[in-house]
Amino acid sequence: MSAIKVIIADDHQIVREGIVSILKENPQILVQGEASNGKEVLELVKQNPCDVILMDINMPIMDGIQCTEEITKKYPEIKVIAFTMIKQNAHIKKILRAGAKGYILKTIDKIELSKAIKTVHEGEPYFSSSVSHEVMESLMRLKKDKNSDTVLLTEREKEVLQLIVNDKSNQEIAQRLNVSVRTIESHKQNLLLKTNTKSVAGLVVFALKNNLVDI
Amino acid sequence: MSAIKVIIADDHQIVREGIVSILKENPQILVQGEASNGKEVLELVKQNPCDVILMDINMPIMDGIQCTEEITKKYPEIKVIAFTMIKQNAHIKKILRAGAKGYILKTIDKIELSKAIKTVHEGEPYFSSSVSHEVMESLMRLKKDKNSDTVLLTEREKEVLQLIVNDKSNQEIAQRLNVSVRTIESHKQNLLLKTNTKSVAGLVVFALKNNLVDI
DNA sequence: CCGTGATTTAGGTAAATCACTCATACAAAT
DNA sequence: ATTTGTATGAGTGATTTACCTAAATCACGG
Repeated sequence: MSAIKVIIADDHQIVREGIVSILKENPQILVQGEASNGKEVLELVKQNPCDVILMDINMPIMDGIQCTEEITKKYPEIKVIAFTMIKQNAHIKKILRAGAKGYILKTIDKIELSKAIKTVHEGEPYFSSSVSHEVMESLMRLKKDKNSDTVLLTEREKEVLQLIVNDKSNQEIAQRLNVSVRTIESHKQNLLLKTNTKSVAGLVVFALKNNLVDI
Repeated sequence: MSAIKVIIADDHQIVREGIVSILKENPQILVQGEASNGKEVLELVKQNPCDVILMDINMPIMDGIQCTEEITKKYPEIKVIAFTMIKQNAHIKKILRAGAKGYILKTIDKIELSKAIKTVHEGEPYFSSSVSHEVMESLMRLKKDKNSDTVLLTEREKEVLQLIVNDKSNQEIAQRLNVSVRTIESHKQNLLLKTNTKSVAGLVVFALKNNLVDI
């Protein structure tokens, strides 16, 4: 099997050099290029396709998230691994949604780094354990609203709520449910009362927080 | 240190018996009781407080999610570990939001089971690796809307969007930003256009899907 | 340094929706 | 039989939306 071709993207030269020297020890991995921002990654890849990109998030000109979006759109076969110092939930979510297949921290050791590269190259996702730990804790932090247990919506109300979340107007909802617009207005009013919200916006947030609807 | 007092909740007697016999081997753990549904757990705990509850999710009468909610509300010092066969993202989210401190699968081996119980008892969360794996993959599945990369909101628009999601009325937003209500209306209109949504409801869903705001 | 396009600001007007209240029918529970 | 909850609807004035138009300001490249 030929070596896994890797590109390193990081705006600090010293970091790139460190990674390169570590990866050179592994004959299964070939460092094909280095980039100091997202734009450079795109140019490198255009000239010479690679298998895996180690992508820093904070970079000037074009950051790792935008770059990952571009890469996964144009070259879906290339696996991007987010490679950063920060394990912030927001960052993790963003770059995973942008198409990254892994997320590792710069505190990683050389053995794990090779393992991460091999794993994503084989099509499996890879995450540093403390990264998934962070995500799980963020899930726990997202507690229900205090009044959610007292909020018991009727079937009809849930039905209307779902349609509201689906971006339907009162008229559309009325037609769909074969009732008058005024009835929908009443249901909506009751929903606002029961959920203790002031507007559709609050209502939608409530519904999503409490898993009352599908999106 | 005295033994960790554990209650096992599962509607299948044979499962409970298996777990009990495994945990009996460990002198650091004391099985204080068994329950076949959520109601029984609540009664057991009322008579005799415990440290950790191994909680199945699918149970008759009162399921594990409802029971976890009750327990963490009344006895926040008791740690609940979800203990189930299914690693469905929706279940994981629900029970974690209900207050569970861990989530392990029934495919777990005895060593890991003891470790999970000890870990949550010490106040740390614990998750089977395949559970966090599942959650991370679900994050990846949640791709952006197709048009989201073309949707570039201005700072002001994001600001307004955040306040909309915070359930503020146009008037409140206008006051907060020191502009007229009509200006907010314009921003809102532009937001609806840019996000290709028809109403605040759709706008809020879009904002949350694309991580444009904090909730 | 000056245009050019994007951003922020704002208004006119008709239609839709909201807020608050009330009313009726119907079923389930007590 | 009576209460309770749900679904249905309406009246009315306030608010917001939908769809235009447009001025002041900003940012950036030639």
